[in-house]
Amino acid sequence: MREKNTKAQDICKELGLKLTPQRMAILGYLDGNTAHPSAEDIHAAVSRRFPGMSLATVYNTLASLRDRGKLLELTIDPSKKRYDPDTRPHHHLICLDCKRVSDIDHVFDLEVPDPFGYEITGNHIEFYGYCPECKGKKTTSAPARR
Amino acid sequence: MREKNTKAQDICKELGLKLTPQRMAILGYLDGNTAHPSAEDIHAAVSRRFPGMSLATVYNTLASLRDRGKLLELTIDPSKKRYDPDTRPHHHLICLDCKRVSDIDHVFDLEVPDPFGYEITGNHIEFYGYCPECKGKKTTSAPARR
DNA sequence: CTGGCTGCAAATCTTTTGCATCCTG
DNA sequence: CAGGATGCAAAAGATTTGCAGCCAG
Repeated sequence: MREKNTKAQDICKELGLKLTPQRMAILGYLDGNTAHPSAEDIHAAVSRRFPGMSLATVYNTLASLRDRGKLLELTIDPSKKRYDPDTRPHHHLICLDCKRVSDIDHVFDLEVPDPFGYEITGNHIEFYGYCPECKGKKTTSAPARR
Repeated sequence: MREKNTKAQDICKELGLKLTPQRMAILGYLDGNTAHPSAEDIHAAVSRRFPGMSLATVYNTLASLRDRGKLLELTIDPSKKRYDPDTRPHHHLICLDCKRVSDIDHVFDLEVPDPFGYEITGNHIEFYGYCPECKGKKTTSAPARR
């Protein structure tokens, strides 16, 4: 319990941000979180222990962490942004049915033969398919191609 | 000029959609388009030749084409969806500055060592960096990492 | 004390939807 | 002529912003 707070405090100090209870709660929730939560998810989770927390504060906090390189903003889910506290370069696997997102740490060789003169600074692979829970009960409706 | 119309008509017939002037215009605009336009871009472009065109119609048309596998909806731009009439599997290169999107047709070997029991059905690589026009005048502000 | 933060509400922006009317097949 | 398609406006979501008051440093 204490380590989490300490880690959250360290991050704020390192970034020159004030140590507010709201920030501590958000950072504590994100630390080690591999669920790739949305802003709404984070707000809901943190609100449980911290009633009165504003969604705007969540967005503000996420934006400052993202701008300082402490948080990745994933565009992998078409309907909303997802956040990942693991800022090491890695890839993602998304379930087309339940939208669960899992991490892929494998390093791939992605030499681009002809980058049209672009200066490439990074990459991200999105694998899509069906998670173990969803691949059985696959919906008979849309084939859900992307 | 005639080929475009014919091609648009063929697509509608193949999909069992009615041949309306709005659809012809949208399909005509998308045919061979490699700019990865947003719904707003498409609406603006088509409105020029077809005043009165409704944005809702653009969204409806794009949704039906996407559902029938004739159009890819790209989630590559955080602020809005982009559309790609090239439905062959391929990857994208996005300029972090001007948001231009270019196609990468190279095929990469993306064997995932441990997919956590997921059934993987596809993948998409997003390369990011700076296009030839932007890499010179790189903004001194945010490093814009993703 | 003072500037950065928070909460609230209003504003934006993108995308979706309901519905009456229109027009293709 | 009928059902799909269109246009308009309203609605729905997600995210951003303005601002007054609050609190960490």
